[in-house]
Amino acid sequence: MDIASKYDPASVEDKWYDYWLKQGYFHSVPDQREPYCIVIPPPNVTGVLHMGHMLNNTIQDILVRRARMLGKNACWVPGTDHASIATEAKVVAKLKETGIDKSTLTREEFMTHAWEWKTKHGGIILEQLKKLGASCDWERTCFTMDDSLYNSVIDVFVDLYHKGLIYRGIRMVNWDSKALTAVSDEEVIYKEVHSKLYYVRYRVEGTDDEWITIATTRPETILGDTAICVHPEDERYAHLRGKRILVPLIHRSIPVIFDEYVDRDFGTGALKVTPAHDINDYNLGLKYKLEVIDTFNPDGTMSPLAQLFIGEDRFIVRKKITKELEKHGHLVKIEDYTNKVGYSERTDAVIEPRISVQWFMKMKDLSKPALELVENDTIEFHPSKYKNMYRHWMENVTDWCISRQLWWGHRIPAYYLPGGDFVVAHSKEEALVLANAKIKDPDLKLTQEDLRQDEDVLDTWFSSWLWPISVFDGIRHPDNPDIKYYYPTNDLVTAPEIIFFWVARMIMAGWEYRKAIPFKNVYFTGIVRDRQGRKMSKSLGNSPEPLELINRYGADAVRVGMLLCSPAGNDLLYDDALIEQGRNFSNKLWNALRLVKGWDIDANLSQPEINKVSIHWFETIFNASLKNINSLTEEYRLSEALMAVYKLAWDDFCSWFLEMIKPGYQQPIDPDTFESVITFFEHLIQILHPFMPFITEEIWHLLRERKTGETIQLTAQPEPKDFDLTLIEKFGFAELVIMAIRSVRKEKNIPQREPMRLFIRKNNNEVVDPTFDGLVCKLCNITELEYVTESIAGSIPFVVGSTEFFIPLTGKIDVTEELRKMEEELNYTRGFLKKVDQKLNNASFVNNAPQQVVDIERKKQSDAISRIHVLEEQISKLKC
RNA sequence: GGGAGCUUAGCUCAGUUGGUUCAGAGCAUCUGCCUUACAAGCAGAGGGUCACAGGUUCGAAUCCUGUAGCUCCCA
Repeated sequence: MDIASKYDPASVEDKWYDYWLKQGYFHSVPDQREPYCIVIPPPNVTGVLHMGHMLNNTIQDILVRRARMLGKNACWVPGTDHASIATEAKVVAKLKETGIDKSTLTREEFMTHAWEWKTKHGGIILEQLKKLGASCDWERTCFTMDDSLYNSVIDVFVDLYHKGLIYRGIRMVNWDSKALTAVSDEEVIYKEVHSKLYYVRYRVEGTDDEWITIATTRPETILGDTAICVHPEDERYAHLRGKRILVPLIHRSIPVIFDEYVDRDFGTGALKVTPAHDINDYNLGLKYKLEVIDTFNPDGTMSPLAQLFIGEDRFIVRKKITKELEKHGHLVKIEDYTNKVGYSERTDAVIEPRISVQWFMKMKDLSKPALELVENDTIEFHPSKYKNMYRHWMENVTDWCISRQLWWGHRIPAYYLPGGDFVVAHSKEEALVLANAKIKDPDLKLTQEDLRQDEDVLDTWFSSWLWPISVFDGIRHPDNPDIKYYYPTNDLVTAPEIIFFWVARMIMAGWEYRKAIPFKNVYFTGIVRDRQGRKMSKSLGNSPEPLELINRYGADAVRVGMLLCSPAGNDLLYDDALIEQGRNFSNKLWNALRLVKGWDIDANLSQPEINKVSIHWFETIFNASLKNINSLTEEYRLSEALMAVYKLAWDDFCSWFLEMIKPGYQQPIDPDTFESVITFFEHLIQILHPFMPFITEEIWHLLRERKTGETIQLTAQPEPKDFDLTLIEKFGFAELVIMAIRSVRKEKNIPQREPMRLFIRKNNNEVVDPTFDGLVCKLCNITELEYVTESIAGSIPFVVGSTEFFIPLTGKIDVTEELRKMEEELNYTRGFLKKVDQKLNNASFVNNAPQQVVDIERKKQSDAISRIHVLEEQISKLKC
């Protein structure tokens, strides 16, 4: 067989992915087998594949492929979410480019454009996942605004409303003045910024020159001030009781209020109160029944109520009003100040606290069971440290603002009656019935035209939280075969950043609608960062283009590289070197294939004894490794599992085993050995397949003749068999001998092709075990191996354990050098013995430590003593 | 300000209820080798006071207390 000397991933990967799709291996339908299911964390339709997706989806693919090879009915459901704010922003921007302003369009017209955009761009990311090798069931691809998923959201809204869990309320919300919508608390990112603290003095009403000075970071809100608040015990301001204050520039008269809320040590101890623009001030406003003056428009410009700077942006006004205050003698001083400012996660606009009417969901009752399910490990987090974070949030949960002032999304199914009253219903028809029942006036009959549906849509997470259920249409049809078979799903792989946005809420929805958990395990991946530990971001330009990486190194290499260095929950510091390591590994496997397939088989050859030993040894180490790999995988320690497979393949299989059984140059191999090698190779790539799907499929097909329709991914994973640990230990000794001989060759500059002789002298009545002697001879080119009872003069000696070895090398022995090495060895061993003796002479140790531990120390002691004897003897012989 | 977590080799990380030569792995580094599977390789080697200071214990990377530094979450 002619096999290319370098592995070319590009052609191999496309070929096999097409084949897999054509054969429909990824498609799953319910059957008798045990299900294994993962729902993808739906990427955003506006997104393109980034490094985080690569890591996240590699992990999911590993889990799914492994489950498939364990005989489970594996189903990985792909899909995307509609990303209300981000998508609407993209569509608005796109329309603007073509000269269309959103405000000139009707809702229906806008939605047509939005759907067009989604159709064109929404699937990009899923196509990219295919390049990575993702074995998703593409026939099940879902979108959060597909009819069934859309209607599930509406059903849930109506249901929760009727259960009293959803309400409409006036609240201070986080307002995104760029997206012109409210966002939830979770969508606000607080960043530390360098700002200024402005000290501004307000004149006391009825005086010419009596002032009170406040400190504020936001002078532009002064125009909305409706009180000044000081601490009731603050003597500096006690005289102001009952007085009124004039707001600078607009001379509004406002009261002085006294409340313990004020921090006397901050600023001047006097606080300006702007109920419309600060949550704490709003609460004070409620308490003291203050006037609420909203001085901002939704887009962050000043409203007519501000009286000044109307229509100008809040940040420009901040500068202008400062000058104005200064001009009128109100500005006392400006200090540098560092504070935290909230930014919109989506648009990065500075969040403006704003009073508005929104829809909210009560979280308290839903959060209780959801917390319990994680606390008692019904749902397991990997790593478990995220339980702390989860608990903290769940115990302090606040109501969820679920309305967004947008068009792209699930429109809130609330219908307003002419009087302002409203009903919540699945459809306008149903709403009409409810509305007419509500007005209770037999003479008044409303028509559909009288009803006006709420203009707003729901938070995107209000659809994502149903994802594990709605992808199987389990909200609308709770008893359908799919939901009954696949739900609860098994594993969820996601980022810790969305533990509250998404994970917690899916658990709530699962419990509310199915009385069952949505998934059994949550695997939290880390964040992919660059070498300096910075987050990958477009603006920094520090993120490699994933598809380019795949083109350059191959998807397998990228998968391996990313995974090797990312234990669950730890950030990954990306470096091209990681991917190179993956590529080098691919190449190693490829070359092992070339070696094996290059051998001629001679059917008449019988199997040499050393091959039998080698095969027995590899079988043993294989089973030991497999057991370890399986338990690591089951503990979700995937990077460690991969490292274990990597070492099994590279070190044990390639470096040791293949060298052990390799026939001489241009010599044929016996058929039994060959068969074993092929079988081992097969088993190896089966274990490796979930991590490296492409190259393993390619090698699998080249190892033996396969029929059309066959694939490695549907073969059963090898099962670990019992193994003989003592054989591994025995080989450990042989390994030390081999390494020692190699060192001798290296030091004495004796090339491998030059044969050597080896004499062995056992001490302390050690039993001779020749199991690996043949292999030692083969691997070290020893032509004569003999057990002796006396030292061999004129030879290089070395000691392993307390066994002496002699390599006769006339004329090449440097006695002083050999002596130096022996003495160094002797010193070390004496020091070691001293420590062990100390331990054993300590009565408390011997009395308190477990017998087993003491025995180990005794063994160490006697081994050291005999080794010292051997070394001393060798030294005295070398000296004479 | 409140809470959680982390600190082990140059880098990224393992280290299960304290106890085998327990101080580890991979990468990187260094030294030999173009030995017909593989230089994207082979064979070797060096490298750590386990953040610091105390304490408990026969015994501490591991448990306790404090200190310093870093990270994340919440306000």
